[in-house]
Amino acid sequence: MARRKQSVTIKHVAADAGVSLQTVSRVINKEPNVRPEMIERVQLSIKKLGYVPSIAAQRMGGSRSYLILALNDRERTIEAWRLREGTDWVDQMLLGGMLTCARHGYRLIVELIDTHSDHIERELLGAIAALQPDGVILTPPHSENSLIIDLLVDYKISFARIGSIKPGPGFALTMDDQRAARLATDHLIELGHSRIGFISGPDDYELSGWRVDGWREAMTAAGLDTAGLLAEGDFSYASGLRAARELLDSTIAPTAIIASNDQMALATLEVSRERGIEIPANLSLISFDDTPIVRFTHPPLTAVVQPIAEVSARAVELIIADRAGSKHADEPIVVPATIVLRSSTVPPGNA
Amino acid sequence: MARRKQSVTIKHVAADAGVSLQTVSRVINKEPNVRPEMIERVQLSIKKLGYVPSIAAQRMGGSRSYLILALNDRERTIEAWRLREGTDWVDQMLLGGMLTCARHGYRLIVELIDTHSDHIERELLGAIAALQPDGVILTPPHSENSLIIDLLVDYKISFARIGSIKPGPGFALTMDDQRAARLATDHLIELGHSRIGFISGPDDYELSGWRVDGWREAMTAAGLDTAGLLAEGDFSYASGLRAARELLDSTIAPTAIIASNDQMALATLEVSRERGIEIPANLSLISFDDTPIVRFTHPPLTAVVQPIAEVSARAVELIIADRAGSKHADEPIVVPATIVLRSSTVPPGNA
DNA sequence: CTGAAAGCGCTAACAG
DNA sequence: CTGTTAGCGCTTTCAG
Repeated sequence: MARRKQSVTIKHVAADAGVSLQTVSRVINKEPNVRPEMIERVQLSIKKLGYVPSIAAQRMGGSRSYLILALNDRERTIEAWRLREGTDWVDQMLLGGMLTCARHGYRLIVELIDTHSDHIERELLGAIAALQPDGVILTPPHSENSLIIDLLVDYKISFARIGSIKPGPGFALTMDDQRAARLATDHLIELGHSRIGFISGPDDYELSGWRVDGWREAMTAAGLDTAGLLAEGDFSYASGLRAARELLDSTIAPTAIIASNDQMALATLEVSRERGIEIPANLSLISFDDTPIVRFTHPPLTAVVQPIAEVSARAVELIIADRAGSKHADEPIVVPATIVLRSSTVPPGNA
Repeated sequence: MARRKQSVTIKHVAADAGVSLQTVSRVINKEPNVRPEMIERVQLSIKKLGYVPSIAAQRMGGSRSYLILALNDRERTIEAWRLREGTDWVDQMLLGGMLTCARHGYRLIVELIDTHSDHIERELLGAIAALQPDGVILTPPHSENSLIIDLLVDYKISFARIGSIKPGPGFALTMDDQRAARLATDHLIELGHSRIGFISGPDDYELSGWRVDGWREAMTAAGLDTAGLLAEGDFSYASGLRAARELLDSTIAPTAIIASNDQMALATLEVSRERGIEIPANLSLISFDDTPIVRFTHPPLTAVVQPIAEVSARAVELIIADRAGSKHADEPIVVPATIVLRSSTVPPGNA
């Protein structure tokens, strides 16, 4: 392959417009102190020649890379893709993040990182050194990983923490999982349920705890007991089966169950089928994920809708604005989850 | 923001290893003519200092950018994401493409391009100028877009065309849609069906035609008539509704239907419900997409499985190898689709 | 086999 | 307000 050169560079534009290199650069970067007529002249040449700056060169010159990294958990993401579980977390991130990036001339690059690995630091450093991104978006379970956060702070890379409420460096964005769990629980309570089971997520996700908290809070507020109604899962289908069995085989079996994600909700559906428990007649069910699949189960599931696209978009905006010199917010940005009612939730004893 | 410099550069490594800049570069790029002991010494320093080359600088130096662009149709992709239709095409591309890229030190960047737009050229040129990718992966309906292909050839960027069988520049990769349609049709014929309806995809996708061809071929081979059994769709749910109604309201209603994608299969399911037609008792149904959703419908659908991840992986490998100077294949690479049997297909008149 | 020199396209710093 | 001068980190010449 021949030495690859840019077909039309800043030099060509400068020559065409009859100005200096630097003036073109200033126009490109919307810097002040350029006469309007100059700006126009330069932009005309840019358009005429079809010039687009090389981000590699821009980066080399010491400016932005126009790249934002979206860090996702390697193992769980790959597993979900491979099993084709139908989780559209990454798609929603792209929808919100990529499009927002595009609007500002940035690109979003998805990067998978091992949580539990000791070489997490090496992996991340590698990505940073290679790409030199302007920003990083952390998603659970990385969002509160101090190793990652310290590293990012060290490198002065602005970042957003999705699914985090901790103050500190970086922008914290949350969908308020606790409130969402309360919403779901309250909905069941209003329907008349009192034995509402909850299947939790794994401990390495902070949000697992918040969801449990929200459920417990709503139960307590309604004067309901939670003893024996909490089962632990880890977001996997298999763990959902175990948890659902545990709850449904109990002597005080719940009349409603909230599962902390879609896979565990599907597992609960399956266990119900095994046990001959009809949903919603004998058991109401809520999924903590409104993934495409849960609309097509029988019955379609009432679900907590997580505004992943919107949160991602906000994260990107914050990162881009940050570079521009705005100041951090101390409070986490809240983009509240909502709940969508479908046919899996009815009053108890509706057989 | 301070002028951002790379923390550890090739210079540091050179100094640490006590060799010249150039030798380090040679080791990084696995070039010949370096003594093994030198290589080892340099690699030791690299490891010790945690050095990772900056791709921006590498690119500036005139070498690869280690970036591969995956071009997807903007409108349809965004629509699918926004509606959360559950299509995991992009995910599967990432699974195959991204992981393969990573294995070779490359990154995959998803890029959305308008098909029907007149500024498609500007869009693509912009992406090329900005990113200077080493390769581009074209997906339907871009795969045979001559505007795009010519441009890529012009810029000497190696590319792969997924879902294309045309010889010519770039690597053609196909899942052999025609054969897949035949497989699906044959399966129904073997079950005893003779009136097998087919809902086609839109014309701007070459593969739509191939699928119809495969169906027609299998029908003809079995001595079956296809008159009145083809309905046109455009991959959308709405078009699926129309097409399914057209077929099912016909006087010679089919006893089985193959829909060219998952959304139209779901629409057919819905229309059947409307009409009180039971699936599979009164109508067998095959989806030309084994997306997560079709496993959770009632009944779960027999489907054509498109090996998108594998095709993407192959595409990436071809592109990376191409740069290394291997020669193009004239024949399209075939990664055959398969068919997975579920409960939506049974012998006709099984009521 | 190894090193020194030149330059990729762009921007920051400094002069005018 | 505008132009000039140095690099950024790396790779390609081309000499040793």
